[in-house]
Amino acid sequence: MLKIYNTLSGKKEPFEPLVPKTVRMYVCGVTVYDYCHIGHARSALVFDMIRRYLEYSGYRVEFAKNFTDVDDKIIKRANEQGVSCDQITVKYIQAYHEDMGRLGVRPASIEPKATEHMADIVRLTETLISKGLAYHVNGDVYFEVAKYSDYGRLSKRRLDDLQAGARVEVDERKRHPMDFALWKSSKPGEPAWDSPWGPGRPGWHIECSAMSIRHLGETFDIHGGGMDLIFPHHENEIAQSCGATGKEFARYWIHNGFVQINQEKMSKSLGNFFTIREIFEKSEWSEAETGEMLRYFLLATQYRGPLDFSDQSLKEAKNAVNGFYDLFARLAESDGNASGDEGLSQAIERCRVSFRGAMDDDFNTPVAIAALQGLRSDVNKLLDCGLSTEARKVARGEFRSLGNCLGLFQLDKWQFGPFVVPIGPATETDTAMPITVKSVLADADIERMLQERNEARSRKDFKRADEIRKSLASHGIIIEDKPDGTSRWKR
RNA sequence: GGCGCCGUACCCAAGUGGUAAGGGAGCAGUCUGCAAAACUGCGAUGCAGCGGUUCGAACCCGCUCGGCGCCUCCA
Repeated sequence: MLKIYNTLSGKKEPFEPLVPKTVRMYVCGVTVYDYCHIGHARSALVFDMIRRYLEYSGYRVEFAKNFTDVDDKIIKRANEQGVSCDQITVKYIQAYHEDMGRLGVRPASIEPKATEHMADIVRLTETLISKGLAYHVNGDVYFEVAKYSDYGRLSKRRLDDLQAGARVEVDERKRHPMDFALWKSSKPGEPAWDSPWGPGRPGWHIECSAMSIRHLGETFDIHGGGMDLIFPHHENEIAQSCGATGKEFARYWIHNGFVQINQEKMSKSLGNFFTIREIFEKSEWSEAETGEMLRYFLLATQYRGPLDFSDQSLKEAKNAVNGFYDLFARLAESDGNASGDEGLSQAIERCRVSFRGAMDDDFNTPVAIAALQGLRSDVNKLLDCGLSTEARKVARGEFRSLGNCLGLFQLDKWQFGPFVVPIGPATETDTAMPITVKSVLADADIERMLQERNEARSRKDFKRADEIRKSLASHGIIIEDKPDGTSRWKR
């Protein structure tokens, strides 16, 4: 039985979707005015993992993740660069897909944009006005917080408390300082849409209410995002949506913790962030390996806790993943022995039970990973006894199947060693397509050298054998000799 | 001022009342011509500190220390 920590109740609750076997989930995506950093990556990855595990558990998942493509920051960025807002949003939506794709984050089943839902937004705002929950002032429309008695139930705040520390509000047209904009009249030159209140654009919170209701219905199962969205964004979404429909909005609220640098929140304003593409560009490993390493790193901590980002942690994640692919390399070989076969199904069952137990307990990925590490250890031992080709396939398949929930262990080939930094001054083409020393050695060359080395070994010419080992090592190739006299190699 | 989070071995990280998972790194051993991988063993009498509740606490309560988040755009 899956249990999920619900921010709304502050407790872990048994998860039961409204419609059996179907989960409807909405996650707040990003405002598209810049490249994503690791914090965005964590959030995207956490909900990707949740989606994957729900699917593994037999649910059909209707997963909506929005792009905020109307916003002050977008307008500002467009003005700075002298381009249209569209040019900005198109560019960064594409960049989002590229970056997340490299991380193995699957696209959501629906990726709505605010600009494509203006009719829904206007209609929702009209409903709120007609119900007396919102008011119109000079082309702006505000939600009247005092009219929604449950305001603060998600973030556990009372309106009185909020006022105490709140910055002085300059806008005296508001009836309460915490009233927030549903619709903002546009200034000349800003993107604008027609409305009953004149040309304008939606406030930030209303789009998510409109789009989630449109695509998932008035009441749906899961709503998620980063911790920082709890207030005011999600609090306001609840007020708007429940106010308009009179029904419960999202039933389970899930929020992921921050990525930190030296114990501090990674954020644009602090300037202490690393973009996803920056990590890939600086990585000494291949794109596929870097993606998997990052994934492993980001899922090695439970999603609600803080996660400190550092080169060392990344390196440790890489080493940990290497261990799995070492095993997969052994599993891809064969010997005639099958004495370990009968222990395999038990080991797999043991792993499955603890993997599912962990994931069912509020998506405890670190414990789930520990279960996979247990299987890795068990299979290595069984391999020492001998496993049939069939059993090896079964074992590899299990890693693929469980690993798929985390987006791990799907690669056929894993390259180990670091890429060698290109020699000489970097050029445009160098950064786009790094030429590495190790890639100069073709597989066929390596095989040829290995064969020569093994011939040398068989005639006990270890001096020659070690020369070849050393030569390959200088290209980043590591040789492992097997008991049968042949060798495997890895980069 | 209000609401909330974090502090577990060299590092990462589970555990939230029954006597400290797992990984990485390190060290030792087995195996190996050497090496690598794998396997085996070693590693917190203690979970920031101090009190309290309890037969029993890392886990509950109180206080203290250190770090951080939200209350303004923020994953």
